[in-house]
Amino acid sequence: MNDVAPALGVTVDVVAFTIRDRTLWVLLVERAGPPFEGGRALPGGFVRSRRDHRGRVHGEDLDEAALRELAEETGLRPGEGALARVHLEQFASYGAPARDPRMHVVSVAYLAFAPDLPDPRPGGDARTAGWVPVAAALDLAFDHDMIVTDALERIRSTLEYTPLATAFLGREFTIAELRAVYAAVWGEELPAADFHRKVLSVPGFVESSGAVTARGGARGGPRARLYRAGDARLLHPALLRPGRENAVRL
Amino acid sequence: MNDVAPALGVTVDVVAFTIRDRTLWVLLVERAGPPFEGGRALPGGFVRSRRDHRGRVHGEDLDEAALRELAEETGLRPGEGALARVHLEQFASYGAPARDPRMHVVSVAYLAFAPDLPDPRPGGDARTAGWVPVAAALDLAFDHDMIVTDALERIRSTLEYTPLATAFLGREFTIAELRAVYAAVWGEELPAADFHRKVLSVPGFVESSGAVTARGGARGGPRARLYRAGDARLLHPALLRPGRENAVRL
DNA sequence: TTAATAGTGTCTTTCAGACAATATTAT
DNA sequence: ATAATATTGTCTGAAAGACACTATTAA
Repeated sequence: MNDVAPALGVTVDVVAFTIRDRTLWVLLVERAGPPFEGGRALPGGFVRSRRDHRGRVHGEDLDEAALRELAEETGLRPGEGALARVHLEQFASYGAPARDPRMHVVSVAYLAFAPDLPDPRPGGDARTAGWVPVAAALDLAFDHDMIVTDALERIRSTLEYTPLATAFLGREFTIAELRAVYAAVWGEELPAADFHRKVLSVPGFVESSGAVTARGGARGGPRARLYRAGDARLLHPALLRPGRENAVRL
Repeated sequence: MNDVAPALGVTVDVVAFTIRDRTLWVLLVERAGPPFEGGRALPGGFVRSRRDHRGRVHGEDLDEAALRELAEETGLRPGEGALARVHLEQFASYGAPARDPRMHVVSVAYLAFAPDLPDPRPGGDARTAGWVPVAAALDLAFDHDMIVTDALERIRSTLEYTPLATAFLGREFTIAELRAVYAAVWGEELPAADFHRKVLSVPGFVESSGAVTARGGARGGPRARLYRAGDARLLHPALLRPGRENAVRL
């Protein structure tokens, strides 16, 4: 092993998704300083670490850093209110030597699944942050276009195998609301009848709360039953995206 | 963003798996210096990066660093011979502040799927390296026990959804050899008849080479047909581990 | 000849997907 | 009343898993 450690930078970047108007939005910030000043980027920053006068390391773990960055940008406090319900998950690291013009920086990227959070407070940070539809999240700073693309593929796959779609919803939700999450993330409508039966047949995906919605749909229809997230960590059987046969070959 | 970059170390660690004697082995090195001197650890080391006299960054990407480390430890050259057939894949990063007693080090961990490589040449590096059955890969330095555990779960899952089991085999292989890979990684035997039909029914998993083995099995049996890896990147439908229903709940 | 192994046949159950049908509600 | 929506019913075909069966080969 080469025991000399070059001074590299380590950042965390968070790809925070939420759902508004039946589509997927991502949280972006406007950069206040160089490089890419004025450009849009993912919320993120350097992992904090320092030594005290005895030489002992005081630093944060990667998960902590990601949660801190998300809290800073949204103006919410970690573990409080809506942020307490956000699911954070590391998904990849990026370390191309030229990805940051200042120095060699390795970025650890996180996915965040957020219920509809409030718009970030404008004066909360030097940078302004805001939610943007994923289709409009282009021409980002650094290699963040690639990170968003990878994150999108990851979240689409995650919804197939885990019950984390519920992390986009409130504590109680209807099957139709859950279906809307899948439709927004996968970018296609799903057959309502089959989705309904499928969700209820997967053990631990959702559990009934016994209640129903106060009103029917905006344009009519019966009042729907309400459910809560169940205790499953994985969906078995999985809820696979339709028509993926063509994505399989080289 | 906090624009000051603390000096953190960045390493890559490689969890290289191979199959011998129908079980899974992992490549470990013996540490030549502190910390954990004399202890066993995953092959790995600091990502290289330096600035020239103009201040330009010359560094390696994470994938490059992982391949370099693996080549150094095995004594093979990257892109040459058996190493050219190794599949390398990033799977997680670890950054607990105290995971390395010297300083705050973030490690990017890679999986390697290797055909049966030769034993590392003894004098190739300051450290001695060797293959160890995964069940015996305990009490490793740093947080490498956790990394191996995570890698094991990842490779088990990867075999469900990708054709990468073929990366453990030579260019041509029999269905029974492929089944032995699955059995070694999943730690359980699979029904031969169903596995056979299943593999052949997944488009692009394997393609026939037309040939058969020179001899039948050691204790009798017909000569088996030979196959090569196909062009699929994903298995559709997937080849799921049996009896996972109980792993689903909290 | 015997035992082991490759490969095929067949049956049952589960699951995915298409689509019809019914019930409830907003307008 | 009408249209929209939640939920249930039914059918078809794919896929998983159990297990019997045949053919081929080493010893």
